[in-house]
Amino acid sequence: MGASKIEIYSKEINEIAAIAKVFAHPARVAILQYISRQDACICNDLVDEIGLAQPTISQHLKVINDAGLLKGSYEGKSICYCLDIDKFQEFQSQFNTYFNQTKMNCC
Amino acid sequence: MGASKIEIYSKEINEIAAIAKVFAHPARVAILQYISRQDACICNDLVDEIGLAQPTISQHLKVINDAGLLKGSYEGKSICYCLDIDKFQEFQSQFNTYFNQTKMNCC
DNA sequence: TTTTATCATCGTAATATTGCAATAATACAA
DNA sequence: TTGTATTATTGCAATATTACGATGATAAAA
Repeated sequence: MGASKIEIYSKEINEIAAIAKVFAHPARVAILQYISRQDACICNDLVDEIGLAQPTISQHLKVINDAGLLKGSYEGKSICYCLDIDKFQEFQSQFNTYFNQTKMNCC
Repeated sequence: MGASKIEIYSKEINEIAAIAKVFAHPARVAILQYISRQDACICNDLVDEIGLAQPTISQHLKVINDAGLLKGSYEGKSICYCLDIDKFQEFQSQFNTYFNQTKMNCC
């Protein structure tokens, strides 16, 4: 036990849960918000901005990246992280589809 | 360590993360979807429907309920769970606000 | 090449989550 | 009251997540 039995759910449901998981930690919500606020891309101001250690930020960035939400590119010594707006938009749409489908009548 | 340092984030950010957490497990996504699909409310067909043990379903229901998404009412021996559409709608709006705010220009 | 800066990865400790069996609590029926 | 059905709670084991120090990898600068 302890592990989610993801095999018993439909693909759609697992997808929604996977997307939600990305936003289910305040550090990741904050990272995404901060990245988007910069007109130019950012690097590890995140460590200063958010107040977590560099490996922790890096770990959260990996989760966000694995979800497909980041485009990174080297810019000198530092990496320029950048939100993948298309993917972000796609997540928003998938969420809204689920919400709208679920918002049916009850009682 | 191991616990999220929620005290270092703003109220808004923690709220988004808390909402996302409700949807961050496929069982809960499935439960919400199933509840909404019934025109009358449901009880513990969820156990049969979803395929998890009754205590596990009950536990997930508690998470959903603590978030304010359920209205329960007794109906004979069983409890008639029912989606709180207003709260659900509110969550959707909060999510969309966050998404829209974050969808600013980058690169 | 050596140094410096930036970021990723590894290892580990602390905590949280998931899942279930056993049991308690609740509501109704007999 | 006793029995039955339904749901909640408790206790525990397995696994996942979060966080950080130490270390490694990479790129530019000296």
